[in-house]
Amino acid sequence: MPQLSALKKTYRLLNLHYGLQNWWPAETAFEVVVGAILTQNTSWKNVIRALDNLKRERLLDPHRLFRVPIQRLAELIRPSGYYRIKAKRLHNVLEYLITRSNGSLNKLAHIPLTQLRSELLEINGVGPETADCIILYAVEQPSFVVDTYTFRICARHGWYTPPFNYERLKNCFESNFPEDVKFYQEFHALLVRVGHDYCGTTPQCAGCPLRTLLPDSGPQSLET
DNA sequence: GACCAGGCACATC
DNA sequence: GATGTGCATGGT
Repeated sequence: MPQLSALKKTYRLLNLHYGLQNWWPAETAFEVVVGAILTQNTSWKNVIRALDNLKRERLLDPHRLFRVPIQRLAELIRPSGYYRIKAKRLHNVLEYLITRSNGSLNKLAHIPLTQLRSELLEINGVGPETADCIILYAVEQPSFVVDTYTFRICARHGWYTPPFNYERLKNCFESNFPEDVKFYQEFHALLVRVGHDYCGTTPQCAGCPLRTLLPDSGPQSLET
């Protein structure tokens, strides 16, 4: 199974190069949820500015944040970009969280994983990546997160043939490793790290810890 | 000033 | 079901 060894090597090389990531950087599970919405197509630095505004106003609490008018919410999260649409999306998530579990992320862990994911995907503004971020980092259940970097890295190494399909790529990872929350978190964080450092729209392969995995005899698909 | 950043929904064909 | 477009700030 070449796909298994490629992914295992990837994890080993990244872990060796970067070490333990302990991502996601948040003080509470709820902060993870807010960050997951704010980081949509946005650099993390801008997300921090928006989160700082919410912290300063002591609003990083589901019930308190839900009571904030959407227009005010938009002003507070403005530095993260797309602020009007993100304010609505955040409000939608808050409404779900409060009606479903009275604002408790711990309680969401008792919902079967596939059902929880379906419910999150029904929320307007929550797509597959945001749903998986919430499940993996806030609810701490094993749902692998695929993002732009994951796709770019896999496509560039010839492990995955475009076009991009989220569920297909997610399945490549989940079917090759045991369900393990901590491992999923670390692997995803490492892929983001190396993607950020070396796999932008113009890739910088020099110095990349994964450069030894570049195909020299044609692409090898991750899918069987 | 141009380009980019850890998406998503919606319109159109 | 594939493809295009709007959403918007801040860094390089």
